Amino acid sequence: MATETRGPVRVRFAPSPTGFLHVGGARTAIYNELLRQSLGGAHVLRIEDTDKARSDDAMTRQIVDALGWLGVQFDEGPFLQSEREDAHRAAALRLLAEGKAYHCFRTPEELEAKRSEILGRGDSYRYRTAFEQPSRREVEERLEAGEPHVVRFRMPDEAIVVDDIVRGAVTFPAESLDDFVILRSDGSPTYHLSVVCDDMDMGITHVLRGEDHLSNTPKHIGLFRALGDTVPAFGHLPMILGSDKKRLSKRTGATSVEEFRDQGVVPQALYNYLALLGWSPGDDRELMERAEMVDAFTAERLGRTASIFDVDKLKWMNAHYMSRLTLDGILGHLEPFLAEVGLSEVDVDRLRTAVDLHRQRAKDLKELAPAVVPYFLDVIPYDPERTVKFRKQSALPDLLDELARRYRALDDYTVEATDAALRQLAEESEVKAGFLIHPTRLAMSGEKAGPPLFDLVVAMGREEGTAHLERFATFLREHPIEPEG
RNA sequence: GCCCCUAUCGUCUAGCCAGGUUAGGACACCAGCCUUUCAAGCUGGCGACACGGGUUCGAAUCCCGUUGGGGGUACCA
Repeated sequence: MATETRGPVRVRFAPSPTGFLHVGGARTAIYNELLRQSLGGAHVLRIEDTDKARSDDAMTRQIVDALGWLGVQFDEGPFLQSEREDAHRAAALRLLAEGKAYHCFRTPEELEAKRSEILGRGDSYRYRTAFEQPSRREVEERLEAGEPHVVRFRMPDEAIVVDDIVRGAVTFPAESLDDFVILRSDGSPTYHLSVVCDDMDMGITHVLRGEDHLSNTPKHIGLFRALGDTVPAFGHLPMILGSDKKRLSKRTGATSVEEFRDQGVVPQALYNYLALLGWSPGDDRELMERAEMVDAFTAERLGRTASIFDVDKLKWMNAHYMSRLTLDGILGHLEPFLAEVGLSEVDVDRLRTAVDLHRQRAKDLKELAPAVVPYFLDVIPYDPERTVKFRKQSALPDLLDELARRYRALDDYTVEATDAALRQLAEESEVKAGFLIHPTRLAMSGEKAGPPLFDLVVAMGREEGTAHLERFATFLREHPIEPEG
């Protein structure tokens, strides 16, 4: 059984630079951070760029940026695994010298042929038993002749038990284990060697990573034991699936942190959502502050089953954070979206008022930005479709002009005063308040729904608001519709 | 093929380890309330222990099997 996790811990998040931060990776980073924050210690960021063909600086920077945006904090790093290649190679040489690894001259083609032959007749393939080992003398000769070769780690012939933090004891029978390559024929270390060396050198005590690594863990444990005398604790997190119950892919929607950011999701919401996807505090809390999560977090409560990424719930959480975050917090994230709708340099006070009025009813930043546009328009465009109803009311234009007149005459242009003035006009004119309220909203915002009308009226400002009213009255007069019947 | 993991409402999950609950919460959905609109909010509803065997007075909970899903099986990470 998995032992209780105690601190301080040294944990790490080690993504490979693929060009974006996958939400599964982001969640792994979050759990590592939560573990570190709750138990003390250090969280280190390490970029696994061993596969040079697939890595470059821009990709690394993008991952670092995305983590920063999400708000995951690190105490050390980022370190580049590629910069430690010499240390990795030295470790391989040491294993070689100690007889814990050996040279292998089989070509990829040879290996593949053998594998399909064995698999073809229904047997299970293992390099170890599939090939005969050359004599020491033969090895030396071929080495001297400069024949291309790889270095393989000699896996101890025994079952390996992974004492997994989230799954408990997982046993891999000796027959299922094989000797694997640690140095490629070009002399570069493979992933398995590199992770183990780095985790060892960086003093990592707990490895929290995706379930796709569970089957690799016996290899790593073999290496840890061969190279030193401590093995970190492991915990393997379930995968995140798409709505099709398959591994989350672009086919079923967004998969990266960057995509959600661009969709107008606020980082606090994504963090909260991801943290709760596969972990729960044990009670009914779902909307949790970071500090609250740190306080409640224990690795023992990590879930074991794969979960489907539910965009609806993320959006719900996002809506929550949109209205609960400080106004400045929202404004900071909103900037790029404002730029998209042409609101780059606008009056800050006016913007703050408008954003505060609309953020509660927008589910994301992308929706919030356009909602705020009318506050900065000299002329509100009126959609002919939406105005049909009002164009049939021949009495309306005069009433709107009168309302504008009264608004101009108000001593205090407040929510209460504009409200009272409109209702009084309605009463005097023997129409319902709604008869004036709806066209007023449309006049000032071009929309038929939005914030409480008089909040909107005041936020719009006396000058702008009354001008909109009069302009709308004119519009109605110029585009009347005869009521049928 | 072989190895490993896994299975509670449509979705995320609590409950399981220390068997006895009307199987709880949230998202979504539906209805109602509130209301100048749209949201929000509030109230209620719908809705699950994959299947089959055991063990037991009693099984979501323990054991075995089946089926489904996932991962691994590389000179990818």
